[in-house]
Amino acid sequence: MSVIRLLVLGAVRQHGRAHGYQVRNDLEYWGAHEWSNAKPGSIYHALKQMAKQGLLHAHEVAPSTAGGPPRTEYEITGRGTEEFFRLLREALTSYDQKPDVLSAGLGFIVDLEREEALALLERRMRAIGEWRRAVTEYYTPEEGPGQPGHIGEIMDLWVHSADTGADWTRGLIERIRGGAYTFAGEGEPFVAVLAEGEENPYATGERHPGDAR
Amino acid sequence: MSVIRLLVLGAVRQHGRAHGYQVRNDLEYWGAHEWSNAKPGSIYHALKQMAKQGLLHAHEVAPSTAGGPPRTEYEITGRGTEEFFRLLREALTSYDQKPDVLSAGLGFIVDLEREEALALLERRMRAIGEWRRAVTEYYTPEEGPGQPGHIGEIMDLWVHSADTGADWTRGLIERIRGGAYTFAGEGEPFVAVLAEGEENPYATGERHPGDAR
DNA sequence: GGGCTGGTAGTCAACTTTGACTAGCGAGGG
DNA sequence: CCCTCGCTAGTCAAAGTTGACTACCAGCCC
Repeated sequence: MSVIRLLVLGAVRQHGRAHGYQVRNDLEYWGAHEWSNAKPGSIYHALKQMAKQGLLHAHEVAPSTAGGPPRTEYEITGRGTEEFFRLLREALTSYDQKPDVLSAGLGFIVDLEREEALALLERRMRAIGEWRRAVTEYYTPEEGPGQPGHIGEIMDLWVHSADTGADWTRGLIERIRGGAYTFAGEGEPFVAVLAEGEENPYATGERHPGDAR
Repeated sequence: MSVIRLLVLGAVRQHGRAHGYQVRNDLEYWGAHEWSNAKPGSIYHALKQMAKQGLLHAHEVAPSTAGGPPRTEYEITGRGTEEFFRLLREALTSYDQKPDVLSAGLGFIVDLEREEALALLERRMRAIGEWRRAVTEYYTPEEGPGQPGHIGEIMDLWVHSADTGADWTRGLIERIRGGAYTFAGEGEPFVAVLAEGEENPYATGERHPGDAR
């Protein structure tokens, strides 16, 4: 489960055709640089790898009007679209305690149909439940508490995270079931990408790592 | 903030002197292979890197009686101990939403004195509060909600995680303030390592990746 | 007494991530 | 008219991660 691949595939898909810097900007617009490892190096690397693997198609393009080096534009392929939905479904259903996975999944949840999104979130609820049971059984065998002392706090933290994660998921399911948001096939989608040249109202004001001083 | 370094330094430190396989077993005993990237490759890599950087001291040792290749034993150095405490304090105070960092910090929290542990957790509470404020201000500027649509769910998830994380931390602070666990300087410490040859009662029964079929 | 299993201890290549670095162009100041 | 700043767009080496693979020995079974 690669979060960066899901993010990059999703960004390229929403644009139709995008170059690296556009993807990078979209991810910043979504705040992804804050909750995932979406740094320039990772983004460009993911683009190249996925192009090599046939998930994206690369077009060499003349240097942009705004200066800078020649760019490469990417388009998602059929296999890339498949992979995108595979990753998206996995991100929404699997409970692996890494919050960036779920965040990325949420960012693209409306690319699914409402019924499927609900089904996936229900599966997520079951996955959390199973995980919780496995952990508590494993660490509290019949003969009293297994992990004495402060090590037990780690397990307590996990269980607490699982429970609150389940609560939150339940809330989301209710909001979606109640008609919130616009899902695939329900008319004009909510597209959260920046058009070419549009300024990012949520720019952090932080410098990019490579920015000249 | 490298979780693997914290775990490995802590494991070596508790043993006094340990070879890679012992560290690997300790981390499995703590369940770290479940909530962190503590796989054999990472562990051995971390040991070698930290030896190269002077945080650990490596001793070549004759092959063990139980067969297998010659082993290298490691001892923590003064600089390694400093680094261990630096990482530990950071793991407990900084709120970066990565649960493995906090879990690793909890595993070693009793290596600190009770008062310092409490002070660090209080700082953690403040860090969560600041983070929460920054996020909510950033995404809900004066003129109404900034991120409309489903993207707002991502922010809601973060805020929810911050709030429940704060609740849990508060509970931990109370337990510690109430006298739970045995901290540094309070007598016989609770040492969660396996003695040489001791069997691991929490072994997963899962195979190691490299185990022969 | 030969083979199989399981535990000990670790290596390695391929891949991914990180953070620093490069380079061109336009706008604006002096 | 030159110089610096900031934006566009990306590269690269070093570090870290992953999962498969190696090699050795002991005990057991037949």
